[in-house]
Amino acid sequence: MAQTSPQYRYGNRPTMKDVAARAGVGLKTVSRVVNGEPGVTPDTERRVQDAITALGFRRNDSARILRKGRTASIGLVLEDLADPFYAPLNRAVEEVARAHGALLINGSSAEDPDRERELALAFCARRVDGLIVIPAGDDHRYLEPEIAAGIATVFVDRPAGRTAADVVLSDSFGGARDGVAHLVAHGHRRIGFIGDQPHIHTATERLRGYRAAMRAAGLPVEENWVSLGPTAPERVRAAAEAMFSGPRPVTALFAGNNRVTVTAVRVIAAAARPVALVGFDDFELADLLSPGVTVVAQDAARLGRTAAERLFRRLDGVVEAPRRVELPTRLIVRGSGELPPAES
Amino acid sequence: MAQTSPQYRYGNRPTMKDVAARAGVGLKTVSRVVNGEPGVTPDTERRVQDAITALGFRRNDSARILRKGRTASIGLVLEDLADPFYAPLNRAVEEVARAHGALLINGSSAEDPDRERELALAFCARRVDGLIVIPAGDDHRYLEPEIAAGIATVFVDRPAGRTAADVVLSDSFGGARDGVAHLVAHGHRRIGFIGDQPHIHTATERLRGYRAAMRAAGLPVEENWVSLGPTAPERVRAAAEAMFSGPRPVTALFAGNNRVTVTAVRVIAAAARPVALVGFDDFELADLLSPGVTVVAQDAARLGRTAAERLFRRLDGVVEAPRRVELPTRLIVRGSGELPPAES
DNA sequence: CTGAAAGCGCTTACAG
DNA sequence: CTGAAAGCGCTTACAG
Repeated sequence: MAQTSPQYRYGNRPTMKDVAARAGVGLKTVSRVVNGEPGVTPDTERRVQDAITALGFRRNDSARILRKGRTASIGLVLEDLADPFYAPLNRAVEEVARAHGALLINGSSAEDPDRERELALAFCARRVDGLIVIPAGDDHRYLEPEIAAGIATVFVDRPAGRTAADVVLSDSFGGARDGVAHLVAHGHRRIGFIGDQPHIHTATERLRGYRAAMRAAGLPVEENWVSLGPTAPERVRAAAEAMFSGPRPVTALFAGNNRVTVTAVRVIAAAARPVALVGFDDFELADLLSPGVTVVAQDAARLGRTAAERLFRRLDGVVEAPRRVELPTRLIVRGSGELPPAES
Repeated sequence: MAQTSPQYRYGNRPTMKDVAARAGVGLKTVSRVVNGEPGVTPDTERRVQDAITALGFRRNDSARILRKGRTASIGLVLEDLADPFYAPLNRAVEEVARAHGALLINGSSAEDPDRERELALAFCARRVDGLIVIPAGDDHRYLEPEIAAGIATVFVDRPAGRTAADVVLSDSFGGARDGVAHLVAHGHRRIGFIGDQPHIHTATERLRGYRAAMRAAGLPVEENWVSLGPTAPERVRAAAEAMFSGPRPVTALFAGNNRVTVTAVRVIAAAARPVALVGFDDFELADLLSPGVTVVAQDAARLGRTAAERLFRRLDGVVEAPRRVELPTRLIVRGSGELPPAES
């Protein structure tokens, strides 16, 4: 059945013109049949359908789009398509897009502002109707001409930089504050914080929540109890080991995100003394570890759904000022965050 | 800075014509500048650039594509954008596409053949240059006209149905056989198998591998030791509990995929007797559970990379017969698969 | 009920 | 070095 031949390649696909010629009708009649518009005799319609089947015609939506204006597609720039945290967000955006008859173009910024920009503008050049961006950079003025030209844009998970726009976030500050307060409530006074790089908004918000909880409890924060930086395992491991040793080791750790938590679990498992742990972000199997890992959970799917719904509201013509939506987090108690402070 | 006004929306974006008018040059000159073609005076070029900036012009790639033929985009139909197993595959495909200057459109079939078809054909209507499909259905003849018309197509993770096409797979049969043989080598004689639904190719291949290993060891397979079906936790739980009880309970279990493994771990943790476990597919934190979970690992990223590279080879004009590539799996020993049979 | 003409925003092929 | 005309494959607006 492999009827592929080099000369019958892209470019000589049958067009409506070909169908019209074969069916012996006008171009517009073919268009009517293809689009299910009324006003075509059953007999004419059949002739056109036959020609379509015989030729293997499929409407070129790119051409259609050029004429119609709307592309029925949206672009999603996320950090990493392979990151399990963003996967449900990705899927949620897809589902909303699908419900609105739109296709999804997506790509990974790899936490590189230039790559984020490149992707977002490539999507704009394809004239996506809307754009959802998980910011890597902190200056999004480059999107202002696009937004002004009508490409609806929503930022998610992190705020937009230097521009007014819709934003959907989790309450990083409140979540971290509550998580740290939980450790304090279980008797800890020396609590460490390991988070992502300081230029990432969620990292500094969570750190702010940590400091707020410590302050509220009247606890000091020693300099070496806080470490922000890349979430590569080596870096996190070194930071954790430093906090767990020395004259005044921490008895508990707050992990600023998923990747930090996972490495923290490994380091704690190998540590001389037990260390209590609360992590930001839930992850699969957190309940199966021993002890189960207590986490501050965000709802990534809801983040995606909310952002996409906001986007389509704009596409449906709702005009209102940019809004900032903050979704609550949830503390899930599983054991690691309820360990008492170890004797030092 | 929110200069968005309802009348200045999509449709009245500046075009090359507008730029040409403002710069006082011809259309083609603008095209030359935008595309970096030679033969433009520095002075003319500057005038055009100024007009572009002033107007906020961005080339409409949809129009460009219509004229040029190639869209520089590929479509990926996978099962679920939120599935952690496919996330690295997704990312790997993206990276290869990016290296070739192509954008990625993707979507989830949700294991529904109709939805797979709908997505794949929608991508074809957008005239993607190529298509990568993780099949949900088992009849892909619907793609033959598209393939014949020049849309390069590669199937990955599962074979195409009823049509000749490029396919990239993991060695499900061999992997399962080796995993079960590993359990046999550790003294097990009563081994259960829980897998995905029987219409899914990888599920039956893995079952075939299980049977082959049992046969090679001269071991019988009792009827209730095998269970194929949806991987929903309730179903897997019921199947596992049935195998773990009764007069001749299994002492070991082979889990046909990720989702089955995770549920199996939970059921085993709560079981009266220890049950050895080997799972198909690796997963994060498998080594942190106690015991660590021994798995047959596939390289999902390599699966995606291989498929995408094959696709772009075709797009680069290489003409050859459809090929089936089978990637090896790797047994990762972590503890759960080395438990001895429990006394019954 | 049907179709010819114009146009969406670009690029191609050609002429000056 | 520069640009006018034709065309990519559709849809829109209009006429018969």
